Amino acid sequence: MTKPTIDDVAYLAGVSIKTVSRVVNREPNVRDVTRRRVESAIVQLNYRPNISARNLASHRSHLVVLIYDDPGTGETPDGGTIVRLQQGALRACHQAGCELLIHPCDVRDKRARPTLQALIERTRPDGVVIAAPLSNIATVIRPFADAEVPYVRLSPGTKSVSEYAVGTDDRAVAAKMTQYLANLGHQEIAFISGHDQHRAVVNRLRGYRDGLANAGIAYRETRVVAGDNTIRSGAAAAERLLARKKIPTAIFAANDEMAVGVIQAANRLGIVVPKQLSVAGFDDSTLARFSSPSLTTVRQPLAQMAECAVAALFADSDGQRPPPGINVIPATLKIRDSTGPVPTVN
Amino acid sequence: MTKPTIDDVAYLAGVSIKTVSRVVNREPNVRDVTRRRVESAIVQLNYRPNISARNLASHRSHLVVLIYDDPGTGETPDGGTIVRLQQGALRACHQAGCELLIHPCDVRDKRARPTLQALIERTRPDGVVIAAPLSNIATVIRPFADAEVPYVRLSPGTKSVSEYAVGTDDRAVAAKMTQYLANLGHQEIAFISGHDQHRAVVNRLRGYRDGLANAGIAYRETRVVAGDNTIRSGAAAAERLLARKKIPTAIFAANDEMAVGVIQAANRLGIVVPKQLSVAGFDDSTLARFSSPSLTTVRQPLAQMAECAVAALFADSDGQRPPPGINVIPATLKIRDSTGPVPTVN
DNA sequence: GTGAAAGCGCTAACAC
DNA sequence: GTGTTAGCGCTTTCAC
Repeated sequence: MTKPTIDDVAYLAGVSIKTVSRVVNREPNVRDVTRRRVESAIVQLNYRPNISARNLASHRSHLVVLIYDDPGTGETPDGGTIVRLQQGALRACHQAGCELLIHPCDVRDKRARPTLQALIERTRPDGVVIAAPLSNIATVIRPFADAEVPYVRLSPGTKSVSEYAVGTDDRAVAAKMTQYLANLGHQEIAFISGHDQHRAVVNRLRGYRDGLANAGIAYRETRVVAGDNTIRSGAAAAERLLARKKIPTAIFAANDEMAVGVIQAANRLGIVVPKQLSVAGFDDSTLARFSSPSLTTVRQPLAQMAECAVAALFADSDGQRPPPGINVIPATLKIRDSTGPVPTVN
Repeated sequence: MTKPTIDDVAYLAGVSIKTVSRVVNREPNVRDVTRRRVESAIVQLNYRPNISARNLASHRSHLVVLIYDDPGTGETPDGGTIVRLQQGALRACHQAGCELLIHPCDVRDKRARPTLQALIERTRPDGVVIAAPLSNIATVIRPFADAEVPYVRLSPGTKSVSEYAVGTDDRAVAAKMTQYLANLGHQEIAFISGHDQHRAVVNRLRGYRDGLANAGIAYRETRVVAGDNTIRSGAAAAERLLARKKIPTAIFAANDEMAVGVIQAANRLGIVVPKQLSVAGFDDSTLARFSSPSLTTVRQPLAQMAECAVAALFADSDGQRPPPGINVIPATLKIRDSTGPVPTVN
């Protein structure tokens, strides 16, 4: 029993293959009766169009590539982040009748560029989604621009206005978290900043300041300590903050790793979280759920972001080109057990 | 400037398209001179074969699908596991000139079967790799067997001997970990078992017993407590173990979550890890690296396993059909900070 | 609204 | 060793 082809369907339905093609592709200009006859023939034969033939004739690949920062062989960064991006991208791809190809990419590898070009030539994708932080790197973007492969960048920083992109509101949500802490009664809220190479992180600090302002709390530089995104640096920063005369009652770290470092430092110092010290992070990494106490943090809508990005790739072909600018999808506060009311007696 | 085709190359090289095809596909029966002439024409035109055309003509898709347990929308299990599988599968795919399609799959969803059938019909993959625990589920395997799509199962449990599969040595490595603890001087080594629905977990308990035997330590049932793979259950199990008259100096948990629960319980009880109590886990999840102290655990060679599985898919076409039986790739001990010498005074 | 014909760019089978 | 001839199964163009 060989796979039925479009000819078999056409023969059974008593129409031409073109009509079958029209029905399959939901094109107009088919009478309802005809359409139904074709549809029933399709069901009867259990016909499925051959993707390769379709791709060849239509000059499309029905393939979308998702590009993200490579964990590298050595250490694995938070797989959860990647998986969430993949989930969203997959949803939108299937919705659009495409398949998703994943392409982890190590930018430090100087052959990243030719590798991307090879990828394009091999797969001729219908579109590409580039996740942060790669979305900020010219070397990664260029090959797609050059090959005229449609692409959408995720969290591209502030610069991109010329094309459609998808991002989240780091600054606004950081303000929200700060205000949430203020609403718990905290007045002495410290902030641990991270690597300042990522635009997003700078925005988180800005958001912290916005939040303080909104809560009517004066910003003081001494309340901000720099970390480098690692647990160790978070712990070190916390130790400095907690060694001061006036110790903070809440510490907001620019990522979860550092926040966990804060909790560890507090444990060592005999400071109970959240009873004596509230701690908040950012990212909702795997870590956050499993730390003890579990970590209040900010969750970026990664799946939704990837989904929107892929959908935008095809919105184009639906006639409505997505507008330039960043489509901002708000992040949300994930309140867990590491934050609580300010201690009554300090 | 339109894409060069095989005809352009043939014309430029002064040969027929078939010869170009031979060169591109590394087939024999081409004179060296001819081959070189064709190769230079390819370079000169920057020719890349069109995948769709090739697929259509060769009845192959050059696509491999990796199927794994779906995180589901709600909670994300350890993304690291998935990412490591993907990394290995990607390596082997690219090696074989294929692309990797990912397919997270929720078995609890009763429509999993038709979804898989649709996947097959849409993509006509050249092969499929099915990760555990899906590799044990008939509903997942069947569609591929029925459609005669070559597949390789990962960690399929003990039953599969009829086909080639890839697995690791849960039992042997669990024995190794137990012996490692014994070598540190521990005599009172407890074990926390997990869900017994996964064959692998049962094997871990067996390995624990093997390890004790090898170390000349008597096995005692009271030293084994059941958990359910969660942090909470690990903590509860630890509390029971540590409340006894004769408390263990080392606890080996069947997964990392439970091991972290043990550490948390120890912290609460004022027992210092690893000074007073050694704790070992299993899986090397994200958690293990970031717990405090970092967790000694067992790391499965997931990337290698996936890589072997994909490679086996193509070994077939190279004439050498992979032999039936499980290709066992050994797991390794990952010694970190949660284990140490037995306390001198107990 | 529907169909006939002409490819899409490649591989397979077989002839030379 | 190399070339010729047919397709693979679909979409596109354009005629009706």
